[in-house]
Amino acid sequence: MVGMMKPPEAGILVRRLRTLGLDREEDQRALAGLIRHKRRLGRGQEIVDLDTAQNFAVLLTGVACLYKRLRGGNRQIYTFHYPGDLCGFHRYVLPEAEGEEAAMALSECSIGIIRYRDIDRAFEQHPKLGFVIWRVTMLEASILRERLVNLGRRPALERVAHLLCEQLARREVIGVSTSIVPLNQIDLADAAGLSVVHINRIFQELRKLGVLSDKGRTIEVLDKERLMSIAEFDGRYLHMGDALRHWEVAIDNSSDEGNVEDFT
Amino acid sequence: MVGMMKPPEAGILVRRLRTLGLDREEDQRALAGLIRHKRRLGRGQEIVDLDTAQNFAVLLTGVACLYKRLRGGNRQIYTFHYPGDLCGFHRYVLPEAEGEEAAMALSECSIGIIRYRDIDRAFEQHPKLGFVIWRVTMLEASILRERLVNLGRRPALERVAHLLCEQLARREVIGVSTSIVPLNQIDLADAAGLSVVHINRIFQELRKLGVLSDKGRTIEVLDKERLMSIAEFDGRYLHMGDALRHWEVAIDNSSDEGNVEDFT
DNA sequence: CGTGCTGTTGAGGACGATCAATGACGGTGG
DNA sequence: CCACCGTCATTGATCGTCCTCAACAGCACG
Repeated sequence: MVGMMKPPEAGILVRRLRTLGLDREEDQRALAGLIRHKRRLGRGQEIVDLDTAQNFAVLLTGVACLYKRLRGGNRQIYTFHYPGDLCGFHRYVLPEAEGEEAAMALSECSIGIIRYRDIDRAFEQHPKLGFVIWRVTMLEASILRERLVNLGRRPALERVAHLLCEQLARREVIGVSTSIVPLNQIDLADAAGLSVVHINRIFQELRKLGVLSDKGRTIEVLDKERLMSIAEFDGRYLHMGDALRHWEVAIDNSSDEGNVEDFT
Repeated sequence: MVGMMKPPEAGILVRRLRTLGLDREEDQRALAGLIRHKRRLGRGQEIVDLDTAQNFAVLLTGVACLYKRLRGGNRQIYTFHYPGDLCGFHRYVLPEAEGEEAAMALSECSIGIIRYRDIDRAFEQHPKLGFVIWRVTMLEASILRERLVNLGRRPALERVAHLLCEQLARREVIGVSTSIVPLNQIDLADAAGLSVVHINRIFQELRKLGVLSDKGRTIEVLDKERLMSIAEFDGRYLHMGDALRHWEVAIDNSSDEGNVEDFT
């Protein structure tokens, strides 16, 4: 599969970067031309370290994650990747060896591969492209910060709810508007910093609240409003622009009246 | 204080960016020339949102943090800032409004102020400068990821130890080699996602282990080796280059022999 | 010499981890 | 077609970490 990508697949990347300001058609063409190879992966396969790491990947279809393995076998998932996301790009900017970080396919995935030297050239010829991709990386950082709040300060129920909201919102941005979150409880546990057992109990609670369906293995959100209010979800950190204003500030003001002023 | 900065203060920024690859003197001069104003702040003052946010800050002296306030008054500190760090720069790249994020001085600080339009121009004339600053932001993301592991998967003792290691290492990079961490228990608690009370108990444990001194209010590390081994600290995520190889991989292999292979 | 802010201590309880076992399901090969 | 296996979901019981509340002590500041 060498040669030019067919439009529909490179399209997801272009579409994504357009939402972050890549408006000139010329830049978009340059971007689309960067994907020269593609590859298919099954669940559990590593994405990064394909060759001698002189390239990185763009997720085209499927779900993946960036994670780190700790001594003892524990895994911390930093973030999930959806079509249009870059996998392993941070190594292009900051190349030194990075502990035990890796990216892994969580479902059947297809990825596009971009070589460093190709993007080197693209950045020289299309400075705007570089800036927009910088934005992509900053958006990822923004997501990381929110996840930090999640792990640091939210109890399990809200934490899981927040995670689910984020996945729905991010999939909606790229045009996937199912209410199904294509993950399993194990992945969620590793992202939420909770044990699988506890995730399972939280799920039962969410089902009892009518937020999740109880169809066996698929995670389906039945009541998005409720979910957002549990999570106190404010999707602004996803920088989705006007596309998705309805993801903003779903606040249940019932119980916090006087204490808002406490921190002056 | 309009006009050119005096060298020693802009110097900290140049020095910092040199460790990330800003080697051409011409670029360095351009960088130093960006700081046109400076300002002093006392503990607790906000750094970002100085004017109408058409600028960002470089921390020159003191300690600061980037954080978010949650409903209920809780605070999550994302990261601490030391001299040479950029505060609020992410808004330059990704300008949309960001929830309740802010940066705050944690001690007496002085900051340099850089206007967007000045750095716009600098990036055009010195593309390399832009790339190096991109690296700075990616380094921050790397720190965020490690903090995520910390909150998600490490128990309190290791978590606090890890946080302390990081602060020591980061201060060492910029030439501060005291064993004093210039923070208080409250700040540490908000960064570690623990309650102040629990932080205090962890501190007592660390003192009992001889790792921390028990001089009243200042946090002084007496046994860095021990601290690193408690935290299983591997400073590679800080990308400090060869400067600080001794921050790498301090592992106490005494108790995990057979189970390392468990996750194949 | 009060008044804050920070650090310290104690008691009690909640949240979430761990361990261990069982179920449900899909795929595979006989 | 069925037996087997691996993965993922579920359940119960127990335990420990960490939180909350509440009070007090020390120090720095005006």
